[in-house]
Amino acid sequence: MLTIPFIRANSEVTIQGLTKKHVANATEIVNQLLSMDDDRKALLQQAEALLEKSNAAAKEIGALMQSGQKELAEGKRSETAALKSTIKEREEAAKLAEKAMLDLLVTLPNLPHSSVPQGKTAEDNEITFTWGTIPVLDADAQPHWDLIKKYDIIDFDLGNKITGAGFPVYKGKGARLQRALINFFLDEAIQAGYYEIQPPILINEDSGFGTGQLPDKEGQMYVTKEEGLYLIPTAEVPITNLYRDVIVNEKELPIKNVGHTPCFRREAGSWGAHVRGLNRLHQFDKIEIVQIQKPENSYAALEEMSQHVQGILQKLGLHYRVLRLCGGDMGFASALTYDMEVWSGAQNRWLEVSSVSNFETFQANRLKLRTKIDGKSILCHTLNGSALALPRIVAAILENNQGPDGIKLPEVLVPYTGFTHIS
RNA sequence: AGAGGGGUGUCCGAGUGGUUUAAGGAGCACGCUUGGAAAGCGUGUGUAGGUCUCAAGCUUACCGAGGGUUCGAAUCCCUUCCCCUCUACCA
Repeated sequence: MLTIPFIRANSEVTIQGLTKKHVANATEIVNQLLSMDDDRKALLQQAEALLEKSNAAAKEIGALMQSGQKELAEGKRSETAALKSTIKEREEAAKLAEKAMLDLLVTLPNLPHSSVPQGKTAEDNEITFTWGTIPVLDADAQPHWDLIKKYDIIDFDLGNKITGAGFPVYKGKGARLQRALINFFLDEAIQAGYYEIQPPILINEDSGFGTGQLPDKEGQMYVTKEEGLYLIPTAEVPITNLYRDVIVNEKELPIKNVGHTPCFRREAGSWGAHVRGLNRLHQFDKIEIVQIQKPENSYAALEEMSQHVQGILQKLGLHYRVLRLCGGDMGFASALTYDMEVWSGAQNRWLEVSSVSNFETFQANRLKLRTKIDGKSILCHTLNGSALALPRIVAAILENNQGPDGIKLPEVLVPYTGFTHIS
C-alpha cells in the first residue's frame, strides 16, 4: 500500500507510476485520494477538539465531586452530556472518511521502479540474460505428461479420484525426486545464508492483507469453511507476516528466511496445452526466499537473490533466461520483478520457474513492519523469490534429459535421490 | 471440547469508576560522582494520528482485539482472540 504522505509529496511521480502499471484515470484517483484525506483530517480535528473539551469537563467534575461540591458537579455533568452525541457523530464521520480513503488506497498497485520497461503484456518483457543452449533431443522426444506415464512416476488420474484436477500424486522415483529437489533447494539457500522456517500453511485474514492477497484476490485462494482460514498460495505469505506489527532492531537487518511449503492456487480458468501436465497445478511445492532489508540495500539484495536462483538453475544444467517484467505484466505489490524461465525441450517453449521481486515499502506499510534508524521509525523493504518452484523444474528435467536409457538426472541431485536414472 | 484462572509499557509488576498525567522495580541512554569501574545520585526512556516550514510545544487514541454503559473506564457489561491449570480426546 502506498502512503498518503508520499502521494501528497510526489503526486506527479505517483500518477506516472500508476499509469505505467495501467491504472486507468490515475490523475483522478490521486486527486480524489488527497481530497478524501483532507476530509478525513478536517473531521478528525473537529472530533478531537470536542473530545478535548469533554475530557477537561470530566476532569473538573471529578475534582468537584472530590471536594464535595455536588451541585456544581451536577450542573457541569448535564452540560457535557450534551456534547456526547456530537462527538460520537463526528468520530463516526471521521472513521467513515478514513475507511473510504483506505478502501480506495488499497486498490492501488505499487509504483514500478524506474528501470521497469513500458508495456502491457508478456511480449513486452525485457530479456536481460540467457544461459545455456537448447538441448538437442531425438525426434521422438516426448512431453513430460507422456513421460510421467511411461515411467509411472506422477499420476493425475489418482489425484483426480481422491481430490480433483490439478492435484497430482507423486509415486516411487517421482516422489523421491520431489523430496530430493526440496532438500537440494533448501540446502542451497541455507548455504547462501538463509534461515529455515517451517510456517503454517493456513493463514488468517490479517496475514492475507499484509502481503497483498486480500482484499480482491480471495478468489485465487482456498478457504476453510468453518474458520475462514486461507490455504497459502505461497510461503511468502506466512514468512513475511512473521514480521507484521514488528519494529525490527536495525542490527538484525537484513533478515533472510527460507521455507518450503506446499502452495495452493485455485487458478480458475483456462485449459489447453499451456496448462497441461505439470505446467499449472492447484497444489505444488515451492521453496521461497524472503528478505527484509534497509531501503538503501534492497536493490542490491534483489540482484543477489536473482543470482542465487540462477546459480541453482546452472547447477541443474537447465537452459534459462531472465526477464525484467514490464509494467503491465508485473504483480500488484511489486516495484521490480525478475522472472526466470527454463526451456522445456519437448514443449518447445519457456516455462516460468521463479519470480523474484522487490516490494520496497508496499508490503511493509500494510504489515506495519518498521525499523528505527537514528531514532526515527521507517518502513523496511521486503523482497521475495521462488528458489524454486518444483513442478516446472521437474517438467524441464524430464523433457530435457530424456534418452534411450531413460531420464538422466543432473549430477547435483544424485546424492539426494540415490539414483542416477528414471527408467 | 467442558470447567476454572489469566492477558497492563522493553521486562517484572501494582492498580475493582475520578490528582493514574498507568505506582514501584529492573533494563536501557545520557549526565554527575570516580584514577578507572561498580555502587550511589539526577534526568530521560513507547506507538500512531492531528496542529506546526522544522524542532519544541500543544492535542487525540492506544492496558490482547472490537463494541457498549458513564460527565468520566485499565477498572463495569457484551462479543471475540490468545495463554495457563484440570478433565476429555488425540499423533
